[in-house]
Amino acid sequence: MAATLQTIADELGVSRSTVSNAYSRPDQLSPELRSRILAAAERLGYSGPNPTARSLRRGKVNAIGVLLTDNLSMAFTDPYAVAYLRGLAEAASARETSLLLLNLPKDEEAGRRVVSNAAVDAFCLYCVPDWHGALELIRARGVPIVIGEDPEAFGPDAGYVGIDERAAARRLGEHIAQLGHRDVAIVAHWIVHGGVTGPVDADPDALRYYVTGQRVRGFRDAFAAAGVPWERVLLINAADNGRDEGAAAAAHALDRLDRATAILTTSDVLALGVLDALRVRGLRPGRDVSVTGFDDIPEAEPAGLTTIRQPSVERGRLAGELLLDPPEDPARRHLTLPVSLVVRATTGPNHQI
Amino acid sequence: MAATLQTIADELGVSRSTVSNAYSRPDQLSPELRSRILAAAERLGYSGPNPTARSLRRGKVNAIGVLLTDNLSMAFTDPYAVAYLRGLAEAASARETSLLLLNLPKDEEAGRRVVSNAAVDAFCLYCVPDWHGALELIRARGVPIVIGEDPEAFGPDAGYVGIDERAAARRLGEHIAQLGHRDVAIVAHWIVHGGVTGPVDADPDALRYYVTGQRVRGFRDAFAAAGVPWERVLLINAADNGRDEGAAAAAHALDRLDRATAILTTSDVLALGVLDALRVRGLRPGRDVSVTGFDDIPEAEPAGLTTIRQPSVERGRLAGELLLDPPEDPARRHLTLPVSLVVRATTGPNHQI
DNA sequence: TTGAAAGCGCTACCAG
DNA sequence: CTGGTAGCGCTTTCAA
Repeated sequence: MAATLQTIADELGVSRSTVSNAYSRPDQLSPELRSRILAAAERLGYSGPNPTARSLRRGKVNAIGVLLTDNLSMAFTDPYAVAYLRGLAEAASARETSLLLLNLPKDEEAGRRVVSNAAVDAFCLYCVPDWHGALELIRARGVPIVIGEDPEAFGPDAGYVGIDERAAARRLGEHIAQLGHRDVAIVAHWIVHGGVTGPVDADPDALRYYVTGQRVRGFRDAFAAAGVPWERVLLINAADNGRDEGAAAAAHALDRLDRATAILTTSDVLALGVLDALRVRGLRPGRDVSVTGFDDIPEAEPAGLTTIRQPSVERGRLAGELLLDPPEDPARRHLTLPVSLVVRATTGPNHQI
Repeated sequence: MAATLQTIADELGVSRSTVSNAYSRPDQLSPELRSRILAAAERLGYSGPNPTARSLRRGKVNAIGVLLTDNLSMAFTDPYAVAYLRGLAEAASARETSLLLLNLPKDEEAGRRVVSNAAVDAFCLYCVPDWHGALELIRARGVPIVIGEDPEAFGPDAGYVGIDERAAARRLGEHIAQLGHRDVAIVAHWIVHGGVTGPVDADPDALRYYVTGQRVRGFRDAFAAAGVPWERVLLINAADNGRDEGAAAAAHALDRLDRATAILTTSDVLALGVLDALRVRGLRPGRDVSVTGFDDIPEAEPAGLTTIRQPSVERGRLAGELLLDPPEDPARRHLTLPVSLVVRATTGPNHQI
């Protein structure tokens, strides 16, 4: 435990470099000497070069920092996040690199501490509130960054693997509009950060959280083109990206006289919650009320959810590759992936026309 | 980026210690000087002390290493693992500690490399093949360890948070035996590591993977007590702990003349696969064939699965606490948590008697 | 309150 | 093939 390279070197009367070579560059010494060194190490309880010292010296840690929201559980619970992380982990482990999961606390000061203490070679930012002060620190670190959201947020140096959020949402909106829906509600998370679940009056152009902002604007684009006045659209904030929040949010659109005939959400998880809310009220999805999701998580298909399919594992994998083998050409560090509209049973024509 | 403590010190004509203090011990210098230092840092693009160097000096990294099997996806896919990790992550982040996810490759040499390069203050071993050579290295590291499986594997120094696997399995076996089942199959993963999915002839006392070994022995205990000869029990290996493997394994018990009337599994995930296999064949769970799981993951309830409920998030949380605030008393570092038998619809009396 | 000195444990260069 | 030297960037006594 207290054993170091030096211990072994002294024991055998060789130099530290030689012991170091025994571990890091086996071809630099005779196999015979090497095995004597390894044997001595074994005997003295030396478990190999100290990783921290080695990292300091080499200037490389073999770890990617993954910033997760405040709500750490999400990384392990949200199906989309899970798929993304899986892709990232695959890319990383193929290069013998580990993932350092960093929980970004709400408190700015603590967040900065977490970020500055993180020994990593690169950062992957995924689903992080993009106004958090700790992000500035990350940029200052000067290590490679890949983001999955606002492609502009970190300038051209940062890698980006994402989708055209706005265009994708627009396709959902067009689908709904074409089905004749005019009484529409949108359930979106983090319209208001730190807010409660319920209707909000917010200007789509002023939403802080990039992903939600773009998707809401995409919906608006579609309705504007279809001649549905934006004032008619009910905007409901979900305090979190959870199924329960989806159900709670939906209640605000369903329990009123001018009930919405279509509810668009910013994620499949929220949409599943909306479907729960319909079921409780005896309403039929796709018939009484149309519902759309976003992501196409595995649960979407059995639920018959109409949604946008986006590559999830792939997105994580590409992010990892960008981080570990950054292409020279900056243009190749900005990847916008294709999505597709998947129409299933939860959307149908508006029968109340 | 190339800026170091020294850069700032030189710029301001103060010593390195003072700059260091500005970051690590603000009370050691005048607020005025401190803010001058911080301003200079900002100006020179210095993003604070290098985490690696700091860790080396302090001898502390603020990270827990989590060893995951070869199959990294599992950590993000298996519902039980997800819950466990969530608990662990919660405990860690409450202490501003991060999780370093380490993928343990099948290849021994690569595995040792991954472990020795991991800069962590502690290791949490969860669902790791307990014969892997890299484990020896971990012990040699001399850092705190918590394991979730074989309480003896690492000696009394290692922490342990687990359940009485054998007794828990025995309760499932007794339940099945009491229902009159005599033609029984057991679907277990890693009976044979690296093996294929299918029937195996294995001595329960000789299984290498601890958890599976204990659970299979628990089943045997129950049947022995009920007078069901062990030779009558069909043992089926699942190559992995996956739903598909569960279905594939079940086929071997179902597609034969002397079809099993009960199938016990070592995890809910496998059991869900078994239920899939029943459905495909038009067999009714709990009526034509009884099925049991293990863990009580969220999906178990909607599936009506009879299973053993064990605390999952709790287990992870306790592991984290043990690692970060180890109790003086070694006895308090070995925690055996209670479980309960949850009887649902997938088990019922044997109608073929 | 500030600063000088002494490493933390290792690796990489270069000369032998 | 081997070993001396020179740091990697930081923190922490201890003395001023």
